[in-house]
Amino acid sequence: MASEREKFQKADLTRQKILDVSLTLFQKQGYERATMRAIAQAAGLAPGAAYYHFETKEHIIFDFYQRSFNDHLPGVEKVLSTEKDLKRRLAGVVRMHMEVAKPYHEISKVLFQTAINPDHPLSPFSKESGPLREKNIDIFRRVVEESSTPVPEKLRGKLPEILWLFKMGIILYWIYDKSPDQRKTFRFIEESSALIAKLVALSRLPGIQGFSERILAMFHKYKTF
Amino acid sequence: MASEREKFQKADLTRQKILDVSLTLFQKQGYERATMRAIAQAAGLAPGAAYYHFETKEHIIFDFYQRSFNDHLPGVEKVLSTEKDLKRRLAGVVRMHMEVAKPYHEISKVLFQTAINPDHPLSPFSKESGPLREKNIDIFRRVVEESSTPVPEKLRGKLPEILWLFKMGIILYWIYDKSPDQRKTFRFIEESSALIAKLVALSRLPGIQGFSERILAMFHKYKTF
DNA sequence: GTCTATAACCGGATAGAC
DNA sequence: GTCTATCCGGTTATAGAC
Repeated sequence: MASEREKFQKADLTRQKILDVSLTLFQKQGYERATMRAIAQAAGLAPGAAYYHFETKEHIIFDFYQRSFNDHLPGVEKVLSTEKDLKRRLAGVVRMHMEVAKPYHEISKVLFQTAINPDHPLSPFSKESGPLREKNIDIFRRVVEESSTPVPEKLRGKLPEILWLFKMGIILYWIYDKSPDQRKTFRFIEESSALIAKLVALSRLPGIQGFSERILAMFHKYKTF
Repeated sequence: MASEREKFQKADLTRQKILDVSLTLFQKQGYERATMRAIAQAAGLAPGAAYYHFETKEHIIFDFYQRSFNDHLPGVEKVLSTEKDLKRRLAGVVRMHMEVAKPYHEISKVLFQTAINPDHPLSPFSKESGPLREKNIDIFRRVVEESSTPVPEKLRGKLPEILWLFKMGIILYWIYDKSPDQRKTFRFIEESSALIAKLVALSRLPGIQGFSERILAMFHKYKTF
């Protein structure tokens, strides 16, 4: 049993090692120029052995993605426990994710090249991504439910999914953001979150209610996840 | 001179031939399984020769993209000359593009894998794509300017760019659309165009004007093209 | 059952002759 | 403009060590 545990640990350590050297090589040379042969060698492995731990080169990147999700959870908890205002809760959780993802900004461009293909398992809308997507949506469920901002009953159910889609949009913007340290993205998160919170608050007004429900109906009708 | 013209024509014909067999092979086997060797052979060429005509395999797809833009222009002219209502003009020109792009739906997934990378010349936001992007925005300029729907002065200038971005969003949706013949996308175009036209019309109302200007300012501040 | 090494395959891309 | 030969890097098959 002890040996099993040791072996398990060893595989885990090797995996970690590959991840570490990959990140270094990707950041030093870019994704394409960092060959699997070089990664394996830097990790002290034969090329083929690396494939025992990662199905494909792209799967290495996917691990960064999951890692960044896990890494941002403590920040999320902090935001959700201290902020009550919808705008601040929304902006807070989204900002938190972008902050931990900073080291992966360059690499993310490549990840998204893969993820944008709807047929690929790594697509955020794919079946395989379902569990991670649900965990993400759950965060927005908490953003909405425990918020001090009153949310109209009709909006309550769908809002978390809409906010998740909003975050997907932010990530897309972030990918394209060429400003230093992606500062534009962070300002954009603040302003657009404020706008969304305001729209949510106003959605009950008689003149606007019709629109609100129309958009909600469209969202339900055309969403593909 | 005659021989030069002949050679020009020959190159042109060869290029066309490659394009034709590629489309067939892509549709029959998918992009990845259609190897350059197979494409070259089907076109009656050696593998290396194909690379004289196309820089990379992906560049073959880019030609479909440009072709679909050119192919949809007649339809655009028709829409712009017959429709006056903003909703119908907007929905019309967008629908037209999606209709001519139908044969390329599968292939487009691969094209977008490349185009989504902001550093890639094929990205719709890149410098290299500038001319094609401008041509596209010009279409929306005409959609707005000759429309019977009154457009507030403050909105007039930026609206074409906003509508172009709207079309980018539709294309993204289209890529993910798994419904038969992408029917969902076409319905979505109608409904969202109607919504946009309504919002434009309402944007002058005192209560809404503030929001309208706020969104406009955000667009100007955060747009990256 | 867990892990690693060697050798080979495959397909995109290039060099250089004609 | 086209060919042949070759490179290069992701990936796989296989065998076997621990």
